[in-house]
Formats: sequence, structure tokens, C-alpha cells
Amino acid sequence: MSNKNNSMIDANIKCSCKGYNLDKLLQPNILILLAKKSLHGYSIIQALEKKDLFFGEKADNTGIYRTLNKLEEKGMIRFEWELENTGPARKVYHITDEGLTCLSNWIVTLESYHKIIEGMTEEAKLILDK
Amino acid sequence: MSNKNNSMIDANIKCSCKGYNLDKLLQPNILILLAKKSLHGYSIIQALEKKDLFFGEKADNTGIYRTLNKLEEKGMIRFEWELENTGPARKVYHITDEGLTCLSNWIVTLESYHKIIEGMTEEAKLILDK
DNA sequence: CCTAATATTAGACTATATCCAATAGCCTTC
DNA sequence: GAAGGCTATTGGATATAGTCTAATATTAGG
Repeated sequence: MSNKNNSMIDANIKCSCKGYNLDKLLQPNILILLAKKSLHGYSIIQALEKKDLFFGEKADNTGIYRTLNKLEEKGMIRFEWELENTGPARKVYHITDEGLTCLSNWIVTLESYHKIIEGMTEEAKLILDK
Repeated sequence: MSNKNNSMIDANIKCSCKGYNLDKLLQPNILILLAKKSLHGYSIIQALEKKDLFFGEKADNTGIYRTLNKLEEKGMIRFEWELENTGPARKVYHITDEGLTCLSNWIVTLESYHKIIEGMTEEAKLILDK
């Protein structure tokens, strides 16, 4: 019982306005990490968790692995299996030249996105302060 | 002929790094518009087109109407049919108290999003300038 | 009457991310 | 040596946001 109107409750508690459904920008974030250093998926997850990317929530492993697969398909990153180490086999990813070009495009895109969001925030503040 | 590797071509031309798949933040943008003034859907489309929201691309009508329906379901906005005017009937939307609360939450969320994006841009620049 | 502008809706699809579950190797500890 | 925990990756189903194409309907202008 008591799960009626669950969608109503969710709509209030998990409203987008609190950041729940915001794009986590995984593609550029992963490219940034790999531009600094080659890493395997699990360490990418840990690195992303350290960033304040997820509004206090844990990173979703599955989503990160899926993004890695997509970036690999697009030729932005490549991997080799690493079997020498202890533990299960891991894919070690490194960025390609295409990935670096993509990252430099991201800088331009993020800068204009940054401005758009700044403008929105200022506008919203002006309205609500009235 | 010549449509093989279309996905490859799309991946290069329409890569996310050029802003194609960025969240347009329609919900807060619509709330901002309606906090200033009640409007019907079509004029919201036109107002959003004037903003530099879509990276030079046209706003998508369908998406905006869907967002309006969603905001209405969540109780953030309400509408009345306006039949008096010339032309086809139009839904005139106005923001509710819940919508105003939602918008004030959006300010906080957008400010932290703003910081995250700023940090990413700076980090990416540092790496690529090396 | 035809067309363009206004105004809204529906279906199918893509992109991004989430939730839950499964698999599999290795290590510690009881 | 069995049990549980950490490392590491994958798959299915779902949610959210947005796009593309098309359809419907009213009215004004030529």
C-alpha cells in the first residue's frame, strides 16, 4: 500500500530543478581525464566520483562504461586489455588525436554553454527578487 | 549508394562536442519566460528562438509543447484556452506558486552547474595548452 | 481557392543517464 | 575452504530530454 501517487511524490522530490536530470557531461569529463593520463574504466569511475559532478550522488558505473564504449566507437579513445596486473582483466583507455580535437571543440561549446547558463541565472534572480 | 558509413559521418559532423546534444534547459527557460509574463505555446517558441539557446539551430516546436505538458502535469504551470482572439485556439500558460519555487531551486542548481562547467573548461584548457 | 502564418498534437526515434542484476577474478578472514 | 568484499566489466529495462517528420485546424491575404 501507500505507493499511490508515487509519481507525484517523485515529481516533487526528484524534480529536475534540484539537478537530478542534468546532463553530467560524461563525454567531455572522460576526455579530460584521459587527456591527462591513460586509465581503465574503474579508475575513471573513481576519479569522476571525486569531482563534484553528481550533486552528491554516486556515479553510475553502467553509464560510464557505456560512454566509454561510445567514445571508442567514435574513435575518440582506444583501449588495450591489461592482463599482467592482479585482479580481473581491465581495459586501459588512452585518448586519440581525434579525441584531443574533440576536447578542444568541447572547450568552445562549454564556454558558450557557460554564458547561456549565466544569463539564465541572472534573469531568474532579477525576476524573483522583484 | 553513398549512405554507407553514414553513422561515421554523423559522428564527426554532429558530434556532441559541437553542442548538438546539449541539454537546452527548456524547463527553466520556460519557467523564466512565464515568471515574467503569461504566454501561449507559440509565443514561447518564438521567445526561445530569440535567445541564443540552440547553438544557431531552430527551436523544436514539438519538444517545447511536450515540455509545457510536462510542466503542467507537475503543477508548475497552468493554462486556460483562449478562444476570443483571431486565429486558432491557444493555451495561455501562467506560472503557479509551485513553479516559482521550482524556479528558485533552479537558480541554485544552475549556479553549481555553472561552476562545474567553468572548472571543466579551465581544466581542459590547461591540458591542451601544454 | 490556394497559400502562408498561427497554434497544437502525435508517432517514431536518438542521446544521455539511471536502476537493477549478473558475471568473474582476486584477496582477506574466520 | 567457504564467505564476503573489492576490483572490473557487461546487459536489460527504464527515464528524461530533445529531434524529426507529419498531421490537424483556424484564419488572413492574394
